[in-house]
Amino acid sequence: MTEKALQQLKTAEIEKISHLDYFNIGITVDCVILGYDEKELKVLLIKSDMQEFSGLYSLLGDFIKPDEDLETASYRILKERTGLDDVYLEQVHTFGGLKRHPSGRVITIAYYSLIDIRNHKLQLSHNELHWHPVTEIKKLAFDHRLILDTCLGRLREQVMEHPVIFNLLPEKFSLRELQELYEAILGVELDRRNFRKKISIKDWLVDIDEMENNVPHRPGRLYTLKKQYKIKGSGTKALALH
Amino acid sequence: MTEKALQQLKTAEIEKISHLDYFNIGITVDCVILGYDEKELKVLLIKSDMQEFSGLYSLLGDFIKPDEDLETASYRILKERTGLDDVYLEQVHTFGGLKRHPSGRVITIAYYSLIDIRNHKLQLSHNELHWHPVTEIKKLAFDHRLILDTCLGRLREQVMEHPVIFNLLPEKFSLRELQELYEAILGVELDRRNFRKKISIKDWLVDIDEMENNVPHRPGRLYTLKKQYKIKGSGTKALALH
DNA sequence: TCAAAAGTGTTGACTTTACACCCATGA
DNA sequence: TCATGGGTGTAAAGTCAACACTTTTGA
Repeated sequence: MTEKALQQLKTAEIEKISHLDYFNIGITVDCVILGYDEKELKVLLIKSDMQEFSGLYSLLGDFIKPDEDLETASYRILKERTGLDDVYLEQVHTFGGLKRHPSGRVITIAYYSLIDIRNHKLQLSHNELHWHPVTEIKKLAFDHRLILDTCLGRLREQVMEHPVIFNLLPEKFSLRELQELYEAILGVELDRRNFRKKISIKDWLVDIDEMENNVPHRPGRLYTLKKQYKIKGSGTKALALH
Repeated sequence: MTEKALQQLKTAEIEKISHLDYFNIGITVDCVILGYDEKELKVLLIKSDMQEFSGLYSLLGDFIKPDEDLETASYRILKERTGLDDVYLEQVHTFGGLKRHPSGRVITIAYYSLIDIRNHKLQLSHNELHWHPVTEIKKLAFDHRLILDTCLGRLREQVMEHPVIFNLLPEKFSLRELQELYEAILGVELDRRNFRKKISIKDWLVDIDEMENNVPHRPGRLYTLKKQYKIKGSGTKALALH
């Protein structure tokens, strides 16, 4: 970007500041990658490799490349770390505090993504990635605890209005699984009969006329999300669908 | 930021990319400054000074300085342009498309802010700032139309749950003014009796035992927002209050 | 005395909550 | 035959939407 171009960028008369002043800021994307397993909501974390945070975990993030937009960067991180490329992603908030990164000024754009852990067992052993139950997380590196909490808050806001959490479940699931997932996310117990009524009113599911098996009790019916709601990728589209 | 520091920044093993590749990206804050006057929601715009967008208006924005965080930058823009420093501000979304700025790669963090136009008549004549009714806006420079629509969408989501729109009104206001403001933001007509019931349930207002004057009809009672909700500044705090 | 808006309640429709019993299956 | 969860309905409480008349003021 030339000095002249920089000038043009300004949409108003402001005092001039040198090129360097403006651009000596790092921009990253951090992904809160959420999965659901063993009746718990889990987040994918990596052991921090910074001395300041030794022993702590951090979210998965990376610098944005000059030729990729924000969504592309988040997808790349997900693809590199999980091997998945058809995930649900939603931008949540941008964090830009001066002291958030010990090595310098870094602004990060936070996304959360929802993936089906069980159908995509990752090869986690060869690196430092681990799934952590969100309820057990205390301190994280950087301001990642704040980022995590912000994303979980957003997820809770979305969950009853929009069919997003199906991205955490296998293609076919029982109503009990679905209810347990809601309970894990919202942190409350739900009444089974009322829950089923509420879900059936939303008209999100198709009864595929199959039954659970390998359960040590009466098998439940299996359902799948209606095709029209199966929107992977940026959540803005999902929102538009209502 | 040194090359060494840059290395440290990486929270995972990724291929190395030069300093320049990472940092040749501009970061701005764009403010959707909203006001309410003549029963219309209005947004403060400036005539674009870029040839590509000649004749079009754009939002108010500026580059972030290396030593200011995101909120500080938005406040600075507001202060510079409106003279106000006790405004409501909320971060909405970050836009980072590759082609969104004709002069190069610019990522922008969008905020909306709500101000009381009538009590703070700005000196708008000496520059190119103008208030535009949001319903009359068609094309804007850059992707600013998208940014505006995104912010208005967020405002509509917030408006019934959180006491934010009082920032658009004078200290004292009548229930009719408040209702008209809701109608302008939501784009619907509301039933007066139901509206008053709904508002009184929320318990946001204090009846200050004063009356309108200079109205050509029976004066209405004046109310003011309860002190505990008068939160200027970042909306995250307002949200926490429920 | 007119025009304009203030102020105020009720009914019916709908939604939400609380709650309990019998059934199907695997161990 | 037992343990586990599957599957289902109803009544009471609360919320939401529709709707009209009298009052107060200024012009």
